Amino acid sequence: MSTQSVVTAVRVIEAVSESQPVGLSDLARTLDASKATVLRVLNTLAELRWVQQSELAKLWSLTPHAYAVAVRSGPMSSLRDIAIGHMNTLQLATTETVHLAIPDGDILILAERLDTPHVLRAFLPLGSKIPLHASATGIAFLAASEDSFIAEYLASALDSVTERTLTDRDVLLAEISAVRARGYSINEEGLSSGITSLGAAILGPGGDPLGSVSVSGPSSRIVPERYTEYGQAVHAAARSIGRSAAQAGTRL
Amino acid sequence: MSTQSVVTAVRVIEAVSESQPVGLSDLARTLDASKATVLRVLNTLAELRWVQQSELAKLWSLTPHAYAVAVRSGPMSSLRDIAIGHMNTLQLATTETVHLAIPDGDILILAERLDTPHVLRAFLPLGSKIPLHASATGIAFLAASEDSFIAEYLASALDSVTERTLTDRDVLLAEISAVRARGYSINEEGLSSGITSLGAAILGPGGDPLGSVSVSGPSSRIVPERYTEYGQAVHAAARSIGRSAAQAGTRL
DNA sequence: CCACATCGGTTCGCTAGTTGAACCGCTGGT
DNA sequence: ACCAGCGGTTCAACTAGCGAACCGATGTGG
Repeated sequence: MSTQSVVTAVRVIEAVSESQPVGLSDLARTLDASKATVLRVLNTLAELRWVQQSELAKLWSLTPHAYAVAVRSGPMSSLRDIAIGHMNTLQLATTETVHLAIPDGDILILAERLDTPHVLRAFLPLGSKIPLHASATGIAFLAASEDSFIAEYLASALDSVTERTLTDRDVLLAEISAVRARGYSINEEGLSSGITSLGAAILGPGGDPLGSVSVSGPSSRIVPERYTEYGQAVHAAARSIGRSAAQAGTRL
Repeated sequence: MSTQSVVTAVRVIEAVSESQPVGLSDLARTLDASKATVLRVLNTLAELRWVQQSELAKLWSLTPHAYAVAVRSGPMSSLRDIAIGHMNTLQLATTETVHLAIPDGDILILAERLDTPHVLRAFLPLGSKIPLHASATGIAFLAASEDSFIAEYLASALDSVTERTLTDRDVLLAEISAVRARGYSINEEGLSSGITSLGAAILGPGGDPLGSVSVSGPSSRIVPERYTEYGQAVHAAARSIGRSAAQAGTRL
């Protein structure tokens, strides 16, 4: 409707972000805008230190400055700062990769990750968008949400990410009940083949989910015999984070 | 010079980022712009999912979506993904907080942090801007830089952060020589009182510094008797990261 | 209990910022 | 030697952004 040069600017930023070092003509094509427009925006963003151009190839990318600005994103930074200590404890206890995911609309965004020294490990870049029905964090988040939210989410398309993603609404609802009884979710290779995860939601003061934590690793190490132990560890970590957040008086 | 609505948009984003949940009039005042302008930009950014308004207080903040876009910032994400495993090893070896900092102009930006389970620990939020002369990471970075860069940096003002920050150019130059001989830097309470850090630069294929890693903790635990051990561990970690980065073919 | 200050948000006429087609010189592939 | 693609520039047409003035709601001190 309006302020369309702002729209252009943000679209440029997002387009640059998606295909990291990228050329001018490429950008103009994906944005369906004239090169002049895109270049002018890029130059302005460069002056503001949001993008930079490699001298050799003349390709554009985002700067660390852009990261520094956006990393303070409201709910994220506070919850992440609180969660990190507890995640570390969880990581030491399980020796597997620990993830913290935070909601953004009807997806989760990977906000923090603690890696393991194992050669074989789960890998997902920070900032990844994670569908609610395809991950341990997502299912744990759903299970902690109100029924109206779940119903609304189930009304949208449930795409498969792997061949083992839960896409059947009834199966998913049954799993949600199980998670509510158990306290943690289990996702066997529904997000990446070969990776099994256990997740639990972090609850705010009102019982509303603020995000979730999970433990992930190759299915060869995260075997059913360990589900109870790891699941309880994840659940305990999520509870500790929730308690710390309440003390810190986190606001949404 | 031009495209000033883009400038306004970015300034709004940065202003929101700085004072997290913030009201309209506040923003207009700090930006020295009319409320109408600021509101129009905010509404546009809200449509693009970069900002959101809390329903109760009508205060604005950045969304996780903004984080997800900017976290892929070129040099950062690739180097961070490579570094994390090595940082974890370093953290297990020292049991202290491990930092990864990446250059942005003449400062460093804190790109990643691994916390410790210790109650007493170093704390710096992600995205913090770190002056080169006031931190272990920064001095290590300077020591690995070309002399022309160092001279240029020394020409600017060296502000004190704490009362123990090195602000004397000669002392700093002497320290840089020491770091070059030693392989790692030592910073005793120059960035935060009570915190001592040891740092080392990560070198690219051409010997140019890509960033630095450091180990930080309370001066009561990081005592001179441990400098050699921790320093060598940091140096080794930085070398490993540099080697992995070269293999991965990281581009600036 | 009433002014008064300040909040978030809206209106509207003027003007300046934004736009894209056409163009430039350069480089790499055939 | 050619041509297609690149990054970047120009300029006149015009549309989109600007801010002073204004609105009702909220709340606060006398």
